Amino acid sequence: MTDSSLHRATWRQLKTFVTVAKLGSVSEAAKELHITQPAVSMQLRDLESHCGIALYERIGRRIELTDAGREMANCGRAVAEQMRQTEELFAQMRGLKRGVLRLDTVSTAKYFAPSLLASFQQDHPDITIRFAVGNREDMVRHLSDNDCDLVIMGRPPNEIDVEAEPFASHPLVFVASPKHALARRRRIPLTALAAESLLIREPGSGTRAAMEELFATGGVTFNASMEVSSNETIKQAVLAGMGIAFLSAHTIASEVQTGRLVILKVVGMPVMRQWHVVHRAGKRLSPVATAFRAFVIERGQRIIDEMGIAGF
Amino acid sequence: MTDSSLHRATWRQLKTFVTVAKLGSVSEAAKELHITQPAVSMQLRDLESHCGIALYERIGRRIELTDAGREMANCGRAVAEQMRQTEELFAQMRGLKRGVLRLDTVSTAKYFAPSLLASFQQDHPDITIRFAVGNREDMVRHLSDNDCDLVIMGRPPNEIDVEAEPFASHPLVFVASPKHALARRRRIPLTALAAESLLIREPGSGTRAAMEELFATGGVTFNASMEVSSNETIKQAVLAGMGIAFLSAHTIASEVQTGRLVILKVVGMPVMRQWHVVHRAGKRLSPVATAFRAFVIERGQRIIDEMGIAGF
DNA sequence: CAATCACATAAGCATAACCTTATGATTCGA
DNA sequence: TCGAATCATAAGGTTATGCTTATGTGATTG
Repeated sequence: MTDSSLHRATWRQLKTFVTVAKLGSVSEAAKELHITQPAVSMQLRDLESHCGIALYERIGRRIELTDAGREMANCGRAVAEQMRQTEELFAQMRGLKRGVLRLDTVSTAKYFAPSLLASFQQDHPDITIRFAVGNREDMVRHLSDNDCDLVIMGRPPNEIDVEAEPFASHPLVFVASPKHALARRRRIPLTALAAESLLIREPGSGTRAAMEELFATGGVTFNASMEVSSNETIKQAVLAGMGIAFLSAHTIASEVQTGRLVILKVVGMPVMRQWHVVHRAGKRLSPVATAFRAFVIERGQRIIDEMGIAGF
Repeated sequence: MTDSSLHRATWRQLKTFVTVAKLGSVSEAAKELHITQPAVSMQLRDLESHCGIALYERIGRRIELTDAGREMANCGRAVAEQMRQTEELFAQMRGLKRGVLRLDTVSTAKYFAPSLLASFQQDHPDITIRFAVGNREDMVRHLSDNDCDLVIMGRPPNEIDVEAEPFASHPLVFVASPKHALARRRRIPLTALAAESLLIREPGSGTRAAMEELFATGGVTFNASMEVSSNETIKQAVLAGMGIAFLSAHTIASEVQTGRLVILKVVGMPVMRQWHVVHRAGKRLSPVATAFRAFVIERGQRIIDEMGIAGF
């Protein structure tokens, strides 16, 4: 008895012991394990020395377990089963037969992200998906706190170190009610919008940033009549004739198709931005996340196109 | 990824990983494990290399588990718990707080063996006892087949290699019905029995062997009227007046006390033999068996005496 | 009783596991 | 932005684990 405590026992010793228990023979266990017979004998001796109690005896020319030995064998089998299960789980995760994808998107993307997820899940029906929507600030925090695997957003954050890959074009347009004075005009110059009531997103919104950049480049000052933190609310306001708005074309598909909203034919429209799939720099993506990222990069554009949004 | 298979993972690696999972920190785990921080980092790296899937990531200056990592930690905890339970079981076995004693006795001993067991079990109430009775031949087979831990018998077998320790004297006497002609006589010579009808045990019985030895030594030929394989049956026959018998005094206590049987006052009686506690040579006795053997050797005689059998 | 079978032991060696110290790279708070 | 905190990596060395071959011991069997 070198040290009577199972802490120092080896997993190998356990497995060898279980094999011997199964076959009732050292020699046969040796054959099954592809090692020599003395190697097995030593494993037995070493394991027993860690147990502080006899595990087996020689009866004639065979091996028989003591009560303690049977307990040890049970324990070994339980451990082996536990490891086997975990290993299988890993294999499933690697093979995308199991796993969780935590995807976050900015609210603007919520109109097409479900289509991406649905298509992905058709290829990998066993994957669990956790999908959340938030504003840009939420995305940054979630990325930084590791609360999600991937984020879909327009403008990658520069506050933190991320890897961002563009995967689809993102048209932004001015919209108005069909009754609006500009609704039927063509070739509207940007300057013409200076006089209009503009419903805009809050600062920090990607859409807001794109709009500001647009006006700044054009040297035009805009007239913010109302600042709203939700695309949906802005749409309602525009429908109610409260003014015009600068929105992602991807968010107004149905309203345009039904004629309740009109895309203004402003010169230089649509402003083309890119959708990005983003994750923390250095993050070790899970197999599922890796697969989804590749899927989005490869097929995202096409899937969005097939939704037939606003003809862009 | 050196080899993507949990088979090569180490138990130490698992335990380290579980500790890190618990504390969420490599450094703190290192402190708890009384090793340096790099040692822990290496354990993590090595374990992961055996898993073929990321188990953890660095988030800022801390460690966070992936889904797979959580599974690994669960597995590790389950294994640790399994080992802990088994270890505790061993401790209980060593401390006689648990265990099984398999005791066999020859049928002659069944009159006092229960007293030994009862007394032993008072000292060790958590021990399970498996008690079986058989003839001498059975004992030999059970010893040889490892079907029992200890045997209580009069004459240790010489067919197989055993360790036998005497622990109590074993008086053998001639008995008869009170109505028998010899019942009231004193100083009966052995030769006087040659004419009597003798009810005897089967060959192979220890009692039979002792009797044969007795007559052989005395140069007397006996007259076997009936050969019976059970003490109980012999007693019934004697009670019925069918003859006299040579029996262990330990088997006739109550009949003598109630006067239904009489011990014949034959010269040289009682023949004194020894009870032995026997086990296979080289057998690795369990803690329980070791304890019972010591108990019997130390206190067996006294316990039998206290049963007040036939005054011997 | 010798041959055979099966497990134990011994000696020697390869290497995998594991630890330490030193140092590099990030992150984060003052 | 500097320094403290934290994890990773590298280098180097010790230990123990585990294997093999050779041999010993005991049990079984023809």
